[in-house]
Amino acid sequence: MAEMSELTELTDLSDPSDPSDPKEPRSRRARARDATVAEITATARSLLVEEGAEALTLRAIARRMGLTAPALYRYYDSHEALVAGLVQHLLAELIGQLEAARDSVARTDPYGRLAATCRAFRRWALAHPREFQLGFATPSAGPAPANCPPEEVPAAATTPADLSFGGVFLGIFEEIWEIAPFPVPDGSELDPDLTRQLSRLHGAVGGVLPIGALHAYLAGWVRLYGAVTIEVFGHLDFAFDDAESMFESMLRAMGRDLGAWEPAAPVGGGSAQLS
Amino acid sequence: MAEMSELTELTDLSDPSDPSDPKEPRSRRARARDATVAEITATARSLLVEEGAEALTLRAIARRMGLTAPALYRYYDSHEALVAGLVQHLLAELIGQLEAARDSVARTDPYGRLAATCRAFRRWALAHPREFQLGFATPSAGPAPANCPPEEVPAAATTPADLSFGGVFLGIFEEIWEIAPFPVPDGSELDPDLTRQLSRLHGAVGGVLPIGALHAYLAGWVRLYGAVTIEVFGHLDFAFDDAESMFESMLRAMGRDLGAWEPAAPVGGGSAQLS
DNA sequence: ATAGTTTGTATACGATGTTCACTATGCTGA
DNA sequence: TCAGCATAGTGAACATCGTATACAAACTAT
Repeated sequence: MAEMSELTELTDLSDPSDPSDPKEPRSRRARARDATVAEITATARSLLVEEGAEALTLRAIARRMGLTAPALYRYYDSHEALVAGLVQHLLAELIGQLEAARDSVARTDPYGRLAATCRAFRRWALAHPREFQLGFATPSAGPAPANCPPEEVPAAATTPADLSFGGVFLGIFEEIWEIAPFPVPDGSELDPDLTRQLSRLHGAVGGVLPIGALHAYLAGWVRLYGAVTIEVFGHLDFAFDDAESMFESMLRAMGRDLGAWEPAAPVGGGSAQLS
Repeated sequence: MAEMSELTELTDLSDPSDPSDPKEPRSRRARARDATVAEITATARSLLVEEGAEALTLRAIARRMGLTAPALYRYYDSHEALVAGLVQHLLAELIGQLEAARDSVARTDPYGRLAATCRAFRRWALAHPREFQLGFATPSAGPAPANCPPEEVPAAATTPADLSFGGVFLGIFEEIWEIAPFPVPDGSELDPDLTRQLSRLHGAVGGVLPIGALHAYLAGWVRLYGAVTIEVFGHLDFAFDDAESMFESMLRAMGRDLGAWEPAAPVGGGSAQLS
């Protein structure tokens, strides 16, 4: 959603004497600029949703905002950078949805939290197919868009390093693991090369999850990403009019692999639509 | 590779008196035209591989072929149609690779055939990431490119109707099933809505596979597509430098779900490169 | 040889991303 | 208070894109 904060109120109280302070130094100009940046991404998104990715044009965005194309260069170095900024914004929104879904289930039910998060991922992707395709179903595009205004740069750096998109679920997985570690193969039957790479990841990621859990996490992430992507792209249309029951079946299988557990049915009936 | 058939020889023997006959009526002009069409897709592909999808421009293609952009309109109605033709060509190549891989394993080893096919899918996608993204990791794009010269229109219509991309594996799955049906849940524990849709698919697809096998097929297809797509898109880079062992681990899990079986190690060491 | 189809070019139009020179506007510090 | 300046915006221009049209060359068939 990201409602326009319409220039906010002018009553800024915070000491403006220290413009280098990263906390609350927003001068009037800076606030106006932030608002414009927000309007740009909002406009770009509406254009994307209403007319598709190829309509996401500098001139079209500017037209909708009542200005000319070169003006946008005051805010982004290029068309590409603008789109990267939009993607950044979408990623933040998606992460927010995932965390909200996760936290909507009691901490005493870690599997329920995981299932809710997976369902939220699918729901967001289906509700925003064009955003999903633009942002996450495209060669990784690098972790940080290089240019992009300070806005929400580090955002949710819950996990160390710049893990790409897949890292989102890692944090959630770790959180669940810390509350209630589930039974997991100890990794002794894993391929040597697989154990090697998982060990490396284990170190790089802070060492919270043991190898076997990392393997389970990655297997689940791959499965989830695939199920959502294939459905959003319509590659399942020949088989299903609504792939939800297939998705739920996959969730159950994932749960079984994670330690013989059956996820509760989703709370909201069928296809609730989140922002 | 699709070598240019450089206008072939002029010695055409087949009776040219019946130009409506779909068999061998290629007049001299028609052959030259076919050759040009082939050169167009070959040129387009080289451009795609060398400079990326956004360089896939009518003018660039024409330039490489030594002619001007409007000339291409003699062969395709639009830029979009040309790209669709390329995708069609790539799909045919991929299917060919899959079938070749499948047939490289003895019919007495259906699981081996399945595993070989899955590996071939991954191998092709990794060897041709840009082609893969353009053709198959994009909203379904419709089954037939509308325009596209007769070329390879029906191609491998092994399975009825125009199943989208995922239908490719269905044929292979059916072929394996007919040779050696594997144990599969009878579907009695499936969700009612899931059974309903699977029954519909069962009918639409010719009724070869029982519901439970269809479910196993779809679950496997989703998993395979996801594993390949996520790897090609680089969304696994934060975890693996080479995701092959993870892929093999997934294959084993798939095999287990299909009836307690362990696939043999891949024949060619590591990363053989096809076509 | 003549007529007709096919293939290609030249030119042009509108739209795109991007650059550059220029102009308002509002903030800042003497 | 007012000069100075950074900022946000415009307008015109350039190269490139997909596409349409009108015309010329080449091939085929009679």
